Amino acid sequence: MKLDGTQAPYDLAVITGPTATGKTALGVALAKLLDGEVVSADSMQIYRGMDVGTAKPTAEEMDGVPHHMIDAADPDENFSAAKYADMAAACVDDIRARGRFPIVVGGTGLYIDGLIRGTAYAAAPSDPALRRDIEGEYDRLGGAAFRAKLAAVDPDRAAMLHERDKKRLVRAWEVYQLTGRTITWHDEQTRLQKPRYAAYTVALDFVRRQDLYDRIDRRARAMFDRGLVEEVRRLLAGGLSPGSTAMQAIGYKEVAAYLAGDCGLDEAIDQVCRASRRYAKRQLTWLRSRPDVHWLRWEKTPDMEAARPLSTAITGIAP
RNA sequence: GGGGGAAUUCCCGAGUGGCCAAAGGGGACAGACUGUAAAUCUGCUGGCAAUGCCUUCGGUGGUUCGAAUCCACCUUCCCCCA
Repeated sequence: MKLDGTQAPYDLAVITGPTATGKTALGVALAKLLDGEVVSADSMQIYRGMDVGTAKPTAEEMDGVPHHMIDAADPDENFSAAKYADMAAACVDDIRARGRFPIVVGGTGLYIDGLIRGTAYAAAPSDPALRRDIEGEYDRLGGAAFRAKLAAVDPDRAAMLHERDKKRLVRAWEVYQLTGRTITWHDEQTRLQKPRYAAYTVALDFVRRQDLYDRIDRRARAMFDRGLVEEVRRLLAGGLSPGSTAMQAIGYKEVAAYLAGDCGLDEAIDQVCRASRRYAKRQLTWLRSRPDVHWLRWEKTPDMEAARPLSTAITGIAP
């Protein structure tokens, strides 16, 4: 069926959920029913050359459905949630302008949030030199004292951060230095505005946690059979820094450690499985706190027949 | 057959008479999250009607006011000599 974007009750659909729950397949199935296009919301599939370890959809899996925000950045690029939100919003707007329906598919909750809500990010990209200075100060002062310092200008933010949460404490101070406004102030700007898009959000999961974990383990192991080690070797040989954001990806950092001789292959495989399970757990925690999420829990395995009732729910029209 | 060593809470592993429901680590579970987010950070982990009570440190029985800690026997595992 053809869905005119201007008539639909929703601006777009979101298919999210923890890793290995069938988001990609369901996204494609839904796109076919709604004459849609997929906008990926995945912080690692965005990087070129990282295919096996990110379970990036193949041309076959995409099955003719256009996908955006995949291979949109180089692995050595300093990507961010703010950049994503800007770029993805442009994709969504373009898709809608062409009369097609955008389907956001991915597991990076923060990216999805930024896109849908139109987060008012501080107009202050991180400045590497300043960042280093602030980090140095955090280390010198110690977490408690640094947090106290932040509390003097942004008590709300300081109150919600643990003194050991260096990353957020440093960023909060950085935003204040760069913009003269607190990160709490920026938060409020976001809260005051209405969301950028009306989204119908579906979160995928399994009825039983163990089924999810079994699937994750199987998929992680399969990545090694498909050449994950070679892929990491290639990226590293191409000059990608082991400290880059891209190399923090699950599957990549563990294999990099193996290639550096820090652990055996079997150990690396186990680590990848475990890290993936924990990641899934964190994704679930994130999703559970979101309002307006329609959960779809698989009894045993993902079933693409689910796309049909879903498209009805989204359009209000039987397909 | 003889000699020596070990058995601890989900796992590894401290603990050698009271301060032990038992260090520490792992895992699991739970939470947070506004420009690194597949990242980062936090909490929790015997049970309960819970400022206390009950069950737990291979098993059984002792010693003692009191035992995971001492003794005896039993079971299993490991090492050495045959």
